[in-house]
Amino acid sequence: MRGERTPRLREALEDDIVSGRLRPGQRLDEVGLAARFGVSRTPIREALIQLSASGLIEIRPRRGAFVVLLGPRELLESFELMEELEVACARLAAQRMGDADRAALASAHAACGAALAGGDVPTYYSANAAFHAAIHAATGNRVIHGEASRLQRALQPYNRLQLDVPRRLEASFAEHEAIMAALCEGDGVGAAERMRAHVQVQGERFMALLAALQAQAEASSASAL
Amino acid sequence: MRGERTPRLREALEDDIVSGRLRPGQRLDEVGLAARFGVSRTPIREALIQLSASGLIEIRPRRGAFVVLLGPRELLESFELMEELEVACARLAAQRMGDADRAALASAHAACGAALAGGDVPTYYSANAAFHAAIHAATGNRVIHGEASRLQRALQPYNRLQLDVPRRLEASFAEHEAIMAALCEGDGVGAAERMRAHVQVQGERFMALLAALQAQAEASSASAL
DNA sequence: GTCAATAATCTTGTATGCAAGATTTCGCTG
DNA sequence: CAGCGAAATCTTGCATACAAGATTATTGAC
Repeated sequence: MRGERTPRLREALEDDIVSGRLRPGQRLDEVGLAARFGVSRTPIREALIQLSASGLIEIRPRRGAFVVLLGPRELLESFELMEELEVACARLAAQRMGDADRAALASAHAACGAALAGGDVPTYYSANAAFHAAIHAATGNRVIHGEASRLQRALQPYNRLQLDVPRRLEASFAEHEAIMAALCEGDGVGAAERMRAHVQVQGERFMALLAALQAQAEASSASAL
Repeated sequence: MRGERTPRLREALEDDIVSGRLRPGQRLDEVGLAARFGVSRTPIREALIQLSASGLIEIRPRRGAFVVLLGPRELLESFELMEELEVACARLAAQRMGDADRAALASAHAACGAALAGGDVPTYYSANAAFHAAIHAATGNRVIHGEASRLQRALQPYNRLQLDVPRRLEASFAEHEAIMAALCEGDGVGAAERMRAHVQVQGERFMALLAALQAQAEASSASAL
């Protein structure tokens, strides 16, 4: 039949992982996936290798492919890299963004505002992702944009774990507004500073949640002994 | 012996590309590689997919795999990302490096000095790479370390194109010394600033060389008409 | 009844075969 | 002789086959 099944498979599996239909830690069976998509194991394997390279799954030799379950350390380290990339993007975008970039950013910000007003948390998360993606794109640097997007996707499954702290979304939206203001003024240093504070809050909140979950898990496993 | 051929193939091909035995733009024939390594096309294909994901080769559908030949724009963008990663590594390393990291850094710096004293330019380049790798490792962040190393490898083939400007190596060595001093004092801001200046000089020199080569190529192709 | 060793089974890793798209070559026309 | 087109050839993309390591089940001993 017509070529190019592997990219389609890769996108479908990537979507399954990022959207959460496939849970972290879950095993991906080659023959099962082949049957599900109606293809042979070969393109499935090639798609899995690509997903492994982008960090969404891990292939253990002779054991199979597993949706990546980042440990606390790797999560912390990944968030730290994300922080550095976001800060760099903010600084570069402030120096270089054009009218189209400003319009796209304003549009994404407006979508965040609409989601916030409607109290729609899932929509806010995706609009938030679009806001940051708009900044990545506004750097005009496709390599940096690609890396930032890839890491954002790899961390996406963990974002959904975040608790909805009452006033956090409002604060996040206000921070976005301050970042956008600095960006549009061409204030690279200001945009970078505000971006770092913004993502650090997210990261710290996330790690606190993680620590709580871990303590809970340890307590339950200890009580099970 | 039976299992795990793909990783070995990937490493061999990666070494061929990074070392320059395979030139940018060159096509990689699956059957030829299979014959050369004494395996079938299957593990070759899987190794090529992995190399494609790490940015060393590009796979064009139905056309084959080619050693990546970055254009001026992509090179500039990649150097810009490298700059941001190096700066972030310097700042983080200054805050966190331990005695072992300091020793490794000093050792790499000494190797640079020895290569410089001996006038051995290729050795200086590899010692320089080790110096920067020591800083990446000293961040204590494996994710960032991995990304920085990957990008460094992807850009390695282009470093060898650099001209040997008379006093550049001495200046580079002096900059390393200043960076190392800031790192050992725990001066994150100073280390970051010096690192940015250091890699910017390299990047600018490289782009100037690239522009010269490009002008030369256009002139020769124009004269050929 | 539990543990361990071994056999049965399952899954991955690699090889091979085949079809479709890309490339090259050869022939035809102007 | 140059330019265009079609057929032959080559290469990739996918399917299938098979072997070796991993997992599970079974059986035997204590």
